[in-house]
Amino acid sequence: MSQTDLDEPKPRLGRKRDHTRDPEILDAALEILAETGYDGMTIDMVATRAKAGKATLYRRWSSKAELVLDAVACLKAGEIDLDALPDTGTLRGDLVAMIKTPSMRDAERKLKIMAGIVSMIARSPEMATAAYAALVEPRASVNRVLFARAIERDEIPADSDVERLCTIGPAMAAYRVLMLGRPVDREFLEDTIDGVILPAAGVRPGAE
Amino acid sequence: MSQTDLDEPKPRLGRKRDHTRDPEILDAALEILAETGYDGMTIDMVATRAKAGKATLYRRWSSKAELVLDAVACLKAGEIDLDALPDTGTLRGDLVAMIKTPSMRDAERKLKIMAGIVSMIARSPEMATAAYAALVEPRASVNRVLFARAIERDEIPADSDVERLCTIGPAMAAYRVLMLGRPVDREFLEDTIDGVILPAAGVRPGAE
DNA sequence: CATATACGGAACTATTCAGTTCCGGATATG
DNA sequence: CATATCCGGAACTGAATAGTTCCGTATATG
Repeated sequence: MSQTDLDEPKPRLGRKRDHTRDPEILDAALEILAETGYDGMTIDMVATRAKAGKATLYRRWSSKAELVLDAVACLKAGEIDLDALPDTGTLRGDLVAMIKTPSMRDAERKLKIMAGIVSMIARSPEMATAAYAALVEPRASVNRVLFARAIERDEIPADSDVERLCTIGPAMAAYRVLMLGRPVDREFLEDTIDGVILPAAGVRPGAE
Repeated sequence: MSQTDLDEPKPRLGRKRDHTRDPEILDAALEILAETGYDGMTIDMVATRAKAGKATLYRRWSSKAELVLDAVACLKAGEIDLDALPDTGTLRGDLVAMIKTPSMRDAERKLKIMAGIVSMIARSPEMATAAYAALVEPRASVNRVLFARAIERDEIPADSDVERLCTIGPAMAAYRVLMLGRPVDREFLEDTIDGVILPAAGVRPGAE
């Protein structure tokens, strides 16, 4: 979705290309979204932050809603290669390795973006779909791989409810940021792994 | 906060009382909040829903923000008596008994109200405080009592991180409703108790 | 029955902001 | 150097809505 559309056989004369500013604009939109939420955000704010004109935004997106939808959808772009995940040999090792990953690093930002659009999700199915695909599903699929490996390794029971296990981490992190207003730091994440996720997975406390 | 202020020594002549309509209005505000979120909600909507005039609302609250703040704060009113919680003799029994409680019944409504104000929480410390006091803390304190009993009973280790255990249930429920858009039904709650909370608390699976 | 009081409802004002239009300037192409 | 194309910016329009004012009515009190 979005980005410099590479159709148009011959852009003959003129300036550089089409819509070169898209990334900056979408990024500005995400920043404002995280800071003030969907309703608090104005098109002027986004334009100013991206050092663009409001007209430029409307040349590319037909409405505020579409801009935000596109911005959220583009978060999915930097998706993780599921085949290149850390493989340490233990479930705990894999989970701990994940929290040092850059995609985890900006977890807090993503959660704030989520906070900015939750109220919209109930009203707009498109937004619900986009948010799910960009913010919820990628995280779950990473975890799915990790737990699947642990099952192959006989580290956890083969009949584990992987879907449930996958949601524990995201749920605890989201609650921490959105409801408690506390940071998702390394200590919290490790405590959650050792104190909640691994016990729920059936890994014995001492069994490293 | 709010409700019929009972000062004024002698309301001599006139109608019945002061601000009799407060409860209906606050309730209407909460309904609209849950349905459309803070920004989607208009004062006219609330007035209409409560069959009141807009002027009546502004006679009592000086702004939309104060009305919502008061409405959220009043949720705390129907707080639970911590000494009258179900006491079944086991942690699992207590937790399961809690999900049949009326205060748990409207958990989903409360979560939707929360969704309606999350984006505000970041912008307004007052709202953050009110939401915490009305929606987060009451639930946590119920759980605290249950886990404290389990420790007294030697059912779970005395050095358990009760604060962490208290947040698991609310976190899983919030994620379920707000992010996944799925219902918090009895099955989900029981699965969460058996599959996440009890293992995290260190209760052995079979040990009923 | 008389009256002070609060309420419901409608009409009004002011502001904010989504979306539009227009123009001067930058820039790559030929 | 000429020109087609896109961009930034500012000015504008229109709709929605927060907040205000006013009035007719219902009602409890005396």
